[in-house]
Amino acid sequence: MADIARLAGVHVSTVSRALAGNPLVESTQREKILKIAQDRGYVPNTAAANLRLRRTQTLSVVIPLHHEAGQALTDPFFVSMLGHLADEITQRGYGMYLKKVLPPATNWLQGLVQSHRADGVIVIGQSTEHAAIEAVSKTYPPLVVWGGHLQQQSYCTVGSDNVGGARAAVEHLIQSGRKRIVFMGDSNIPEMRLRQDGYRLALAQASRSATADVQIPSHMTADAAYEAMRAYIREGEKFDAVFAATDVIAISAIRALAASGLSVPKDVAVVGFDDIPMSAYTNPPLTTVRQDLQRGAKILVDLVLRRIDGEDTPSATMPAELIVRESSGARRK
Amino acid sequence: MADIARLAGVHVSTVSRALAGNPLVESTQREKILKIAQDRGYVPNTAAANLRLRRTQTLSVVIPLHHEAGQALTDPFFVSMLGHLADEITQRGYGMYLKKVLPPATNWLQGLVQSHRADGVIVIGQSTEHAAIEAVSKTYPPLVVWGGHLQQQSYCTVGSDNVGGARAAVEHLIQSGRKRIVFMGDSNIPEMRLRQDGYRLALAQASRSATADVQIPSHMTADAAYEAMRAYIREGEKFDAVFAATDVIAISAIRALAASGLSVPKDVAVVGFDDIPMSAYTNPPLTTVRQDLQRGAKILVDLVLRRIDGEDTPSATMPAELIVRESSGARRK
DNA sequence: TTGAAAGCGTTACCAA
DNA sequence: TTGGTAACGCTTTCAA
Repeated sequence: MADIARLAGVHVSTVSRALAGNPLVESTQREKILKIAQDRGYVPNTAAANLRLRRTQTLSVVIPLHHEAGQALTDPFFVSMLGHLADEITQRGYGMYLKKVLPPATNWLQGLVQSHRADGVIVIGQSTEHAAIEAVSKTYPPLVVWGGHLQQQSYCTVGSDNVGGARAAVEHLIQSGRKRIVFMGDSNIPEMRLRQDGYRLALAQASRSATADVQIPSHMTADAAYEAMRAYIREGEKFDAVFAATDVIAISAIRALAASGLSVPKDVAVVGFDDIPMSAYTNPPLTTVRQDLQRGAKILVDLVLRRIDGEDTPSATMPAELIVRESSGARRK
Repeated sequence: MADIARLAGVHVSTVSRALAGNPLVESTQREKILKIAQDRGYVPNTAAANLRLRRTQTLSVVIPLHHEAGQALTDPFFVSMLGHLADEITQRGYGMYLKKVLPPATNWLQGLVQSHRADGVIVIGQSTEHAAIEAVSKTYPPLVVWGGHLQQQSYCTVGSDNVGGARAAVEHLIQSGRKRIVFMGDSNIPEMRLRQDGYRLALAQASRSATADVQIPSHMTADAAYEAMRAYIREGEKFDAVFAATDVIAISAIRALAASGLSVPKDVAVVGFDDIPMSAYTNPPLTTVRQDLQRGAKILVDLVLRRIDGEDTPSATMPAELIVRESSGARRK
């Protein structure tokens, strides 16, 4: 900026004003300065401006993968969410700072916040980090979390109606005449836990004994789910349906069932959760519960920005819609 | 940091040294300072440190979408690449600043570079921005581009062997007895252009008249490709195979063919390019040319970092492997 | 081993 | 309308 000032024969403060569009600078002067800056491709140093302005025009997006180190950022769910967030954040004139947090990191969120890298933080998925998030949110308002809305929580979440969506999925299986419905998922992850709750609710309402159903704790990776399903089949348990807490798990289950010589949906019906793009193309196409991630991303960004402005926004829950395809064995509507 | 210094009863410079692990500070002193910082969850303000150190420990990832405004960051190819880049960049101890650039932006790259937001820049896809990239690269070394390697270019690219991969794909179609092979893609995008070159090469080598083949200029969005294919079918042209420049186009083409009552692969064989995750699950599963994005991401990051260190790295081309599935009508090997 | 002070490149306040 | 100057929060050189 000092260069530009010298070339234009004015003081740096005038250059700063001109570049910021401050109407005080005389128009001829402004034109001249802008032209020089333009020609030299000059753009103010953001680090310096950030320091002075105490804002960054950037939002951090964090993905904690505490529960499963091997889970790469290639997981279709995360990756779709990221794409939508990038779209939305860009559109609002902000930049996006992406951070993946691995297991042993202590103080990961506190550290990110204190580094002042961004004006606000979006956390995708609580993972097993509920406590850490809760703690930070007490003193740092511009924080919004994609995930399950828990009873005791005081931070702001955006998420789908996990209980209701899961319930609809399991009711669909029950109505299709399935008798022994297995849940696959990891109850330690809040969102999955809520889906499990929905599953149990649906069974209870149908006066179905929960004993007829079996839990398969599963990590979120495709391979872990595949192995878990195969092992479960090998144990010789009888079941005719699977409700998986995510599509990635469901798709792995389908693979495992096929590999074990079981037909989907004839022998075993499968329903997932998420409606990742791939789900429409699996064989057979996957019945699942759709989360509207584009809308979710929009709400997430909207809420952080409002929180940056000092507003105290409540959590938001979006409806989750059952999408009936062929893997659940029902006739398409 | 002033707070910490006051609490510890030392000067800020000592705190700075302690936090930076400078061995000069006396160990008891250091422990004390670190403990106070720990307790208060203190982390240095990055903007200030960056300003002073003239580096950011951040890499920018830019996605120019000049050629197709509607193309969201939800495109499976971009999104997979992003995931891998996030993994790789995080692993190297850097942060990732993600920027999506839309059509009218002039000087987008120059601006990003000058803003000093990151220590290096990775551009995903040249789009129609070859000239802009070329210009900036002259004066800004730590810039690496994912895309096609062009003759006249002086910047550093990483990409697959587009010509070779496309050629293998088309040869596969020829060997399967297909006679009239249509190329779908947009020749204005360097990578697609190279794939088209490979397509032509394969035809030429088989002494096939290029007149028997037809170009369908297509934007990259799924819908545009779908419409283009439907329109082409309506024109009544005869063809028995499609080589699409991307899987997204190929999958749309399959949908369009099915909607027009044509069977894949019986009536028309389809081959794509990219091997996005979804391709293994389409109906029928898509024959395509695989790009190893994980390895690509690794190389991209590796090269930028070496360039940040002042090295002048050459471009890298990775082999592209034909994956034969069912959409091309050949028997699986 | 620690303290003092300069400086990174901006922006904003106060004077002129 | 413009110029000078302080301040943003840190790191590092130089002195002590």
